[in-house]
Amino acid sequence: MKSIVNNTLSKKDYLGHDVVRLAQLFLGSELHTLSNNLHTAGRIVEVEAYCGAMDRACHAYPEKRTKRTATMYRAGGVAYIYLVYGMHHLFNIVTNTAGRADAILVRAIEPLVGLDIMKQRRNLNQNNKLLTGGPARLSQALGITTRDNGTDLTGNRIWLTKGNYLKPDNIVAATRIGVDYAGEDALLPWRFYIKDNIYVSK
DNA sequence: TAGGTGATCTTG
DNA sequence: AAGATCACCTAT
Repeated sequence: MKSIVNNTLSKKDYLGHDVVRLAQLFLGSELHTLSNNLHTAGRIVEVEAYCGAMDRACHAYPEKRTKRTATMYRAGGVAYIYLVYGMHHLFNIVTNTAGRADAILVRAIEPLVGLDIMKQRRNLNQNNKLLTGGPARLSQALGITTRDNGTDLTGNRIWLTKGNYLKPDNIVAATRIGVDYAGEDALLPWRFYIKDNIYVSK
């Protein structure tokens, strides 16, 4: 747990003006939740960067302020969670200083803690990529919903811990999934994943 | 490959 | 006020 391991990320670890670079640093980190007093966690293996100022794929482009995007404009270190297709809860890490809307979508984790709880929440009896490979799947496995939108990631409900250093050779850059509406920005290589990890979506 | 599902944003 | 859209998943 957090208090024992004592390598929980602090506010400064979430802050940066280059969300594309930051996204890669979160690969290998552990994402933990405590939901209904149940502890679950997984290692982040796939992420995507979104930038409100210059990226058509971002909900907050071009610096658009709506009720939904308000969370992204907060100072880094909070969760941005939204519902898509009427049923899927997607978890993002807000990363810039207040007033700049950047976020990192976590697309896949490798299960580490609370496997039985995750299986139960996902209604599965196998540990394979269907358990936590995919942004909506991992949210469901970790018990994350839009209720948690705005949650402080240095608290004790959702938190991250440092990962081991990853060699650049083990990080793959690719185009983001499901952002065809973004025109040319859909071609940006802002999706990153750990090479050969079986939980990576797609 | 098609259909489900409802919040969000635009008037497409 | 209504309609289009959607950072996806599951079962055919």
